[in-house]
Amino acid sequence: MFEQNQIWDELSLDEEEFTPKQKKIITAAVEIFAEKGYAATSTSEIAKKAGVAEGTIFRHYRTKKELLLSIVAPMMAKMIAPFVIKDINRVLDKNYDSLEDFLRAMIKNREVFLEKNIQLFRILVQELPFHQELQGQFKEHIAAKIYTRMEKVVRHYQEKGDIIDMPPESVFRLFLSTIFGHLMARFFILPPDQWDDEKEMERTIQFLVKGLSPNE
Amino acid sequence: MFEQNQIWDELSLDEEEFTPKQKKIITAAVEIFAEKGYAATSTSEIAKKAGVAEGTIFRHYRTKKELLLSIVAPMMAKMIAPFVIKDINRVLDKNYDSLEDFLRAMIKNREVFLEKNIQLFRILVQELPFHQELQGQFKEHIAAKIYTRMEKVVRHYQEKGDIIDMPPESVFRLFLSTIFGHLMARFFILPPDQWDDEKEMERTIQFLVKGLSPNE
Amino acid sequence: MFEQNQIWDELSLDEEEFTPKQKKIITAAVEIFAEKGYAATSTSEIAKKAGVAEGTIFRHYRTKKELLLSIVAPMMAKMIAPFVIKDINRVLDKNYDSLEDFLRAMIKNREVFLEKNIQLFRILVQELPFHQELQGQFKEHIAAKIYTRMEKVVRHYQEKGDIIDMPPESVFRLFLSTIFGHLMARFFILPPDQWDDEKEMERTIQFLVKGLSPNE
Amino acid sequence: MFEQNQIWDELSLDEEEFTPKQKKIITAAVEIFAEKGYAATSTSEIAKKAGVAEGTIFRHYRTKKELLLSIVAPMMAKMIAPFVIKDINRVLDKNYDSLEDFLRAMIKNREVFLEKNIQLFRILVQELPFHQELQGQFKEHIAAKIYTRMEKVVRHYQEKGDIIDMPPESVFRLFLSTIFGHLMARFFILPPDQWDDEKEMERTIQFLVKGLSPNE
DNA sequence: TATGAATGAGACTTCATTCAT
DNA sequence: CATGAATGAAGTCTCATTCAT
Repeated sequence: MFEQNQIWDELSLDEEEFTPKQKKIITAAVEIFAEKGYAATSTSEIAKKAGVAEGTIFRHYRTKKELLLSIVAPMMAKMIAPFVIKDINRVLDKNYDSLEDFLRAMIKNREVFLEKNIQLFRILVQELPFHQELQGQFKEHIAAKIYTRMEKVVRHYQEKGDIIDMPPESVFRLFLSTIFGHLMARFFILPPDQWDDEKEMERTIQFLVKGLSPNE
Repeated sequence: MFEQNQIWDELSLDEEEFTPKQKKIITAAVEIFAEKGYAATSTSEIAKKAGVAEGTIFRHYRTKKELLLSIVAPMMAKMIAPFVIKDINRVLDKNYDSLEDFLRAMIKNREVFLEKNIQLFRILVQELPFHQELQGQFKEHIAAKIYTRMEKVVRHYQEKGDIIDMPPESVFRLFLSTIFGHLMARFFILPPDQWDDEKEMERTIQFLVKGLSPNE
Repeated sequence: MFEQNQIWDELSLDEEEFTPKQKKIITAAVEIFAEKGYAATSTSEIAKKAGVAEGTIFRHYRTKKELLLSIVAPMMAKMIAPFVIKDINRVLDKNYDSLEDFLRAMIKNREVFLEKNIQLFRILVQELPFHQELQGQFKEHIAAKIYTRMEKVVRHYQEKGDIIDMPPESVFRLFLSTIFGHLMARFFILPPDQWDDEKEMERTIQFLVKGLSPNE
Repeated sequence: MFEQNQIWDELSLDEEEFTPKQKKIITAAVEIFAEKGYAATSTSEIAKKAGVAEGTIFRHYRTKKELLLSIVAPMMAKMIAPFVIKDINRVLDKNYDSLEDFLRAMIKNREVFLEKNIQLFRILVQELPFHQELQGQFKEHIAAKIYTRMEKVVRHYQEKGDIIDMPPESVFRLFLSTIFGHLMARFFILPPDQWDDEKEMERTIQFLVKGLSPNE
């Protein structure tokens, strides 16, 4: 259903061209980084799995770290994509009449995204604590940009009376925790046969809707 | 307020004795593992920070990995402590009349625990994806034991009508996500001056109580 | 008379190619292993003597032991060479009419061989007791193959009436002891000026011929 | 039949006293040295097998090498014992009328000796090539002393007409090779069930007697 | 562009030896 | 006498990176 090489959808910033060798390198690196972590992965291992000479890696990436960044950075860009919709206000007005619909759309969208990029996501989450560069990019791209957009959304639904009167950052935090927990359970923790996605998604949404609803 | 060496409360399984050098090794290791991750930490760095010869580390721990495990394993034991309360039923009956009170007590308790063990907790969370041994211990100790206890609690409050009728594991998941998100925000993400603990805790509790409450 | 680098005649199994650095590594290793023994030789010492970086050794040989085996194993193959003569029967019929001639040819041949390979031989003899892999190879290649051939020879001369009627393995043992002792004295024990090779060889041969001759 | 701790017969130079710990150290060292070789044996391994603390070894022996020497040196003294018989001339005249009887007695005697000291003998043979001190002692004690005595014996039997007219050192060499080969086969090479000691001994003796006999 | 041999710093680990107890 | 924690030099081996081909 999802083709193997759709990593490229996420990694290529649309302009860049990759040689076949380079693609093999990235594919191999993503796989091993995800499994063993950046620090525990050797370039020779990547080269072997990619079927290229060790030197070839360094022809494309000056250092091992540059390889990591070249993998993770575009991932971040893609993560914020759905929030960068030009006119999010209009979107809100028209498309998602209710908070519930909005949440459902949002979660489904990110699930699809993650399904295509579990390994990349793993790497991001696992390496974030160890690399300042990543943290910087993360704060700048993800945290700041997403938060800015989400604040609008939150206020929108607060004005509509769907969300309790509470600082938007707290709403955001509770919202993020719930979504993140949902996705972790789905992708990393629970075996697929113990996870009924439709039902769990509804539970998550109801939990959020009720948890954030105004008192009374 | 919190003494430096209370790591020992957690690590020593009450019986073991540590030589002074050994304590210095563990203290140093905890600090660097937490900061840079296990794989990126060298034993020579640990030795230097601990002020001992590198060989001394290997007199106490046969391998670097054994050092890691000796640090993380007891941590897990301590994490489940509050759930191993002998008579959790009675506790529920008497002490925590309302779900709200129970949640408040639980969160506060884990906050205090984490405040004393942020570094250890960091190491656990960061290394869990990379070490099968840890995953095994984690599943066995934390997941299984905590879940068993929590299921009772959930059913208790479901019978009381405080929690919606939903599979206990889903309640548990939503509950964990929220708590985990709360603690992450508190300890790792938000700068202390942007965090009003009293208020955020209340928000988290209200969110949980409402989110899990029965419909209508 | 014998060039330095004829080790290659023995080591290379005719197909393999060695880089110049690899040759230097082997040359150095042979020298030091022979002098100090495998266990007492450090890879850094080999690297220094070979004029290469220590890492280079491990690019060609995964472990120090692999280096040892790569040195000793081909040596064994060469040791059995003269016994693998296709048609040893015809050789016996035609070339070596008398046991004496056969012995003389054999000893001389092995002397020449050893003269070219004293160091390799030393290593083999010195390390054999300590390495199961070597013992295995030794039994398989040397012991079994040589013995099989020699048994024919022994029976041949027994039928001719030159060797006493005795189990071939006992003849073989006495024969080997004498040759081995001869070679040890010649190469390892006695200083060259105390050793008149022509005369000693004749003594050894006469000793063998008479010692193995039928009674009466 | 032979008690375990008869090493002491050989090691103690009759005067020395050994504490129980010291005995355990030596017993352990002998065992491991024989199996793995001196260089590949660690003092910690010895200590563990001996059931003493590592420091204890160095209380008795300043260095690891001193331990080795203290084990091997007395062994050499014992090896020459039968040759130091005060009045070897008289022995020759009376006890051993024939060369054959002399050889039989000698071989049997050394067999008994070796049977009690295989491990010590192994260590001696294995370590001799690597330690100058041992070589020095060996030349001085064994080679020189034994040879001096044996020369007398050889000349005695040459005068009697039992041994061919040949430089005594050559006789000695052939004699030693044969005996050494016999003992090696018996103790290190052949499995006991393939070795009929009585018969092999006779074969060895006949081989020697005939091999060394005068022509015609 | 791609290779892979070579590097040398540094990783983890072992070891003989010392010394306070 | 005996211990065993401590040492630091040295051991084997890995690694990211370079460079001639």
